[in-house]
Amino acid sequence: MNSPVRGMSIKFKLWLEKDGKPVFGIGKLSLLKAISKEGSISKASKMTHISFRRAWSHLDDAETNFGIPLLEKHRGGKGGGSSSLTGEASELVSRFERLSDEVREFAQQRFEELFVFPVHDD
Amino acid sequence: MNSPVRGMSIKFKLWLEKDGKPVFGIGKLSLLKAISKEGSISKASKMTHISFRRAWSHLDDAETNFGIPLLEKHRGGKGGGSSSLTGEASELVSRFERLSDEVREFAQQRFEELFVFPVHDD
DNA sequence: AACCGTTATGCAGTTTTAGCATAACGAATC
DNA sequence: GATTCGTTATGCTAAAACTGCATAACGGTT
Repeated sequence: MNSPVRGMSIKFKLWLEKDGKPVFGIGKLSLLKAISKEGSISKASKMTHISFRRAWSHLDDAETNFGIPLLEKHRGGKGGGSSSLTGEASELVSRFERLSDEVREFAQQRFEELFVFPVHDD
Repeated sequence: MNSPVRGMSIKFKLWLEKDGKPVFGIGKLSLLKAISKEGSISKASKMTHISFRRAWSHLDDAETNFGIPLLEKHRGGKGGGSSSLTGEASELVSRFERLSDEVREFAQQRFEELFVFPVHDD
């Protein structure tokens, strides 16, 4: 009765919307981070364990809905091709990651205070 | 370049998980609140503009995964039947609503600070 | 025994998601 | 200038999730 949330955890999603459409969220955040590290969508999709098809589609949707380019994509060439983040995308990644981290920490802390160890302070 | 989020808004979802399964979230929160007010799943579903079928299924899933009863349901009788929240459900509603409100406010405020009016304070 | 509005359930149409398969590409290499 | 290579890009199908319509079951009241 006191704590009916035994064995439970708090989860959250966070995303930006434009005209009611989801534009950028935690999934795309980790994808862009992986691209920034690996240098291609292909390697990044393997790294994050999603199919290239899905990664590409989501990124394409994001760029379309966002309105500004997020990636500089090159196909062909020596390594077959490559992709890198635009300046706007880098800025977006760093800001959204911070926001996401802060919200996660806040939600987790308040969850524990309100559910796991409820303190009647008011 | 400074603020590439013009015309965008921040959205979030929050839910409890048990064994990797979603158990309770914002949707069920508003549903339980409506049942508490209206006295039946049927009226609550009309009030929240979702089908009774969907409301009932979601509530049934929640109870199954949660492990404790959330509703006292009666069918037949004068009014056709009725439903009311158990004590645990009431407690859950009030705590989760508070958590949800706080996270919403926090996310909104930090979003504005980090994206809309970025202040280089560190 | 009939009535009523609710709970409860079966089922089918629709939408979304996931991923396999394959084409297109072009700089480097030979 | 033809070949090679791993990447970007796209078409298509199968599966899963979602949505809601239709209808049965229920039981206190009349």
